[in-house]
Amino acid sequence: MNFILQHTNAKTNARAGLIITEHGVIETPIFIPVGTKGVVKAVHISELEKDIYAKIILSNTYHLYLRPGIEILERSGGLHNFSGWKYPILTDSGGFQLFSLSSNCKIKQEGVEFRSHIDGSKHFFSPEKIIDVQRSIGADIIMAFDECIPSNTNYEYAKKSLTLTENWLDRCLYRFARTKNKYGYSQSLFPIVHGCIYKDLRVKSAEYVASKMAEGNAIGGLSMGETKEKMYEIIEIVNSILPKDKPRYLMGVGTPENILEGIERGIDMFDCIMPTRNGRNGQLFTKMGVINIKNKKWATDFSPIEIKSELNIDKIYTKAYLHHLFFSNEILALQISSIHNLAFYLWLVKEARKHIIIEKFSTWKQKMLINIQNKL
RNA sequence: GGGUAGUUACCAGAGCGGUCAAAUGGGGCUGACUGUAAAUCAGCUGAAUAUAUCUACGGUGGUUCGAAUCCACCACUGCCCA
Repeated sequence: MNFILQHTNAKTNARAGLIITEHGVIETPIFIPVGTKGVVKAVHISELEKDIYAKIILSNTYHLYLRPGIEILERSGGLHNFSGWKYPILTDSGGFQLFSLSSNCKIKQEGVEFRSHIDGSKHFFSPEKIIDVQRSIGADIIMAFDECIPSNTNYEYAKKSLTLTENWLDRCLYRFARTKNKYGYSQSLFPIVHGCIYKDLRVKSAEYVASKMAEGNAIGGLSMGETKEKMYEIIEIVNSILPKDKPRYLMGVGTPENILEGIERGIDMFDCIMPTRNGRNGQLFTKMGVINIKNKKWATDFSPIEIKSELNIDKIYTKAYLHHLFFSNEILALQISSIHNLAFYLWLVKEARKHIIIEKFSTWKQKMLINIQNKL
């Protein structure tokens, strides 16, 4: 994997670049649709490619390890072959699941003992195991094993957790350096900055991560309950330390606003479940603001989902029809909403990139923020 | 004609003397959702000049301190027998 920094905004830290992988080139800033179990829920691969213009998708080590399991992934020739997605893939390490499924986990220095949420069976994840599993999945970008903690964690635990995450990072790097890819193309390992909401821990972590000279770096443990202002502040601190010539990935974020603010502060990659999950739950992100399509007022609105959209799906279907599909419990409702929202997110970062390159990012961002945050 | 079971909020349906404006589903309304155990979850859903008021469990009348709940008659519905 290579990163070419093409342009940095004169007044802000917003950047435009290229991530070059063996499965394709990704223009940054980029949004990564989340496909936890090797599929972006309710979205077909051809839709990802032709309607959404997705360039890379994310899957999850924990979930794929439990199902379908490593053997099937290896026999299929890796996740690209297995899923049919021939463009870049990034896998999350499963660190987030230690947080979201924490009731099933016992975290130790050596690794994590956990019970499967599917059948309750006992398993053990070490940093080494996480690298091995990610080798078997075969994503282009793989993530270090980290502990993800909520923003209200006390300083003592956050400090202890960071030490653990740093120790795990070293073990991930060691294992990564001593293993090979399984399917003939290279993989890149991204370390993850932690430190909760504590500035000194974030600085320490960012310096530690930067010292590893990885091919790209991630910021984790944000939007875990802290205010957005706090999150932006931490992004600024961390990005002032992370190397400029490598891509910076803000994990799990976020709202369209979060993404624009992140881009302004020098983030190149984002992922979030929001466009898909919220879409499935009836929330649509549009250029004019947010729509809850289940609200009664849309039942008789026969205008397109998004006015002035080049997206086919927005031209074909009206708000009233989509409202009807939700109320009729039709699968197509989830498909349309997911495609629309992902296409909106990808459109947003593409426009951001365009405006960074022509040095009009700030004014464009201000204008966008006014519109996209409306509640329609 | 005889017998029998029923009639409860938008719908289905529990309640069978007080703690009932009435369980539970469904439907409807409104929120929430940030590296996905999420096509999920939460709240509201008789009215109001809204903390103990009114109107409501088919209708009318009665028993009782008190009735959706007991009694009488009436209306309607299902089933069975002629």
